Amino acid sequence: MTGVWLLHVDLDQFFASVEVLRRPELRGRPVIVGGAGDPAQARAVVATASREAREFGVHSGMPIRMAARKCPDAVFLPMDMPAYQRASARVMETLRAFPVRLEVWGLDEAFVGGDIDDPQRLAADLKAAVLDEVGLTCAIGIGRNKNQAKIAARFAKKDPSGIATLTGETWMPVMGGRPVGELWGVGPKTVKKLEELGIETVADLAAAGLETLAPRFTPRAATWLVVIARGGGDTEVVTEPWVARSRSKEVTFDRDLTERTEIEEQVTALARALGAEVVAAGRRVIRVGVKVRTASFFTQTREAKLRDGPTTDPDVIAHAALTVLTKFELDRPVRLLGVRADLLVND
DNA sequence: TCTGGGGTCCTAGGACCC
DNA sequence: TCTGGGGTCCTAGGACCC
Repeated sequence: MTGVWLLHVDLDQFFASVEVLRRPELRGRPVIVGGAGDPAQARAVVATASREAREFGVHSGMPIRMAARKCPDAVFLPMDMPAYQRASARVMETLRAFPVRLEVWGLDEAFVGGDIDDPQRLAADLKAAVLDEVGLTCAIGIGRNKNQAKIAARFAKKDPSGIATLTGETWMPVMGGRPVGELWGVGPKTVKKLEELGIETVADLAAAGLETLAPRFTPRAATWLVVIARGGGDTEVVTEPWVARSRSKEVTFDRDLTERTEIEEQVTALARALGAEVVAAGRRVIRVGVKVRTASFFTQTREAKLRDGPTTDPDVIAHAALTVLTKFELDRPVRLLGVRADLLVND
């Protein structure tokens, strides 16, 4: 089984694990990271729950207050992104020391690829190195492409070894009978549309002709769906660092905003903070967008290209955000405000 | 217990130009 | 006066992921 393999490395309960790492007294306890770290905080959700907290039914995306009811004895902690970034960098450095190609895929994930003789052995070595050098555990999925590796990593999470493999030979026996929603990139909306076409399982989708999918999907989307259902996927490992296309800041307020001046102040503050980060990252802004979510959860975005070209000036960004803000009615209580900057790529 | 924050990519319609 | 297509840019929203 030698040849080109892809491994998907997925760190376990990343934020919670990093917290435990620097506070060993938390080991073995349910740890819940999210929001301000206050179990009574409204309008905040769980970012990561430790394995112990998950046993109480707590999971990512759950409102913090519900988590607090399910697991009142948990340790609640606020997010500390700089700490997670540092831990992530150490993990990636550890992986990069192996003779493989590495594609960093977010803070807690990476693809490893190359001409690999024994992928299971490599996976075990990678896991051991990450544990020895950083103190974190991970699951590793092995496949012939990113799709297979990514899905295999899910099985790896449930396996005591923390390693699982999917290939062209095992894909359909393993995945064929499973619901299409288990595919990577197929969410609830797509599941519904496929159901309307009588397609429920991965095998159904793999066998579907493009003409079957045509009523609900563009040719491009249909083609891609069939490819992933058959276990196909991208094999390219991009080692160059990712260049962000955009950067944004948004905040959900504890209490809704009703005063226009208050809304303008908040948008200005978000835009300036965002501008400072963008400049610190050495990037230039070409477009500014604003997001408004009302108390009823109705969400709209408005945006505008900067007429005078790319900028690094926080004043220009803030002014642009306020101009975009005038495109909104703002006649309802505002729950969330966000500002997004699209960045000049290739500069 | 109402539903976070930070991203990416795709699509579709209208404007505008040739 | 009416009528083509094609191409690109811009904007808004949808869908998905972690």
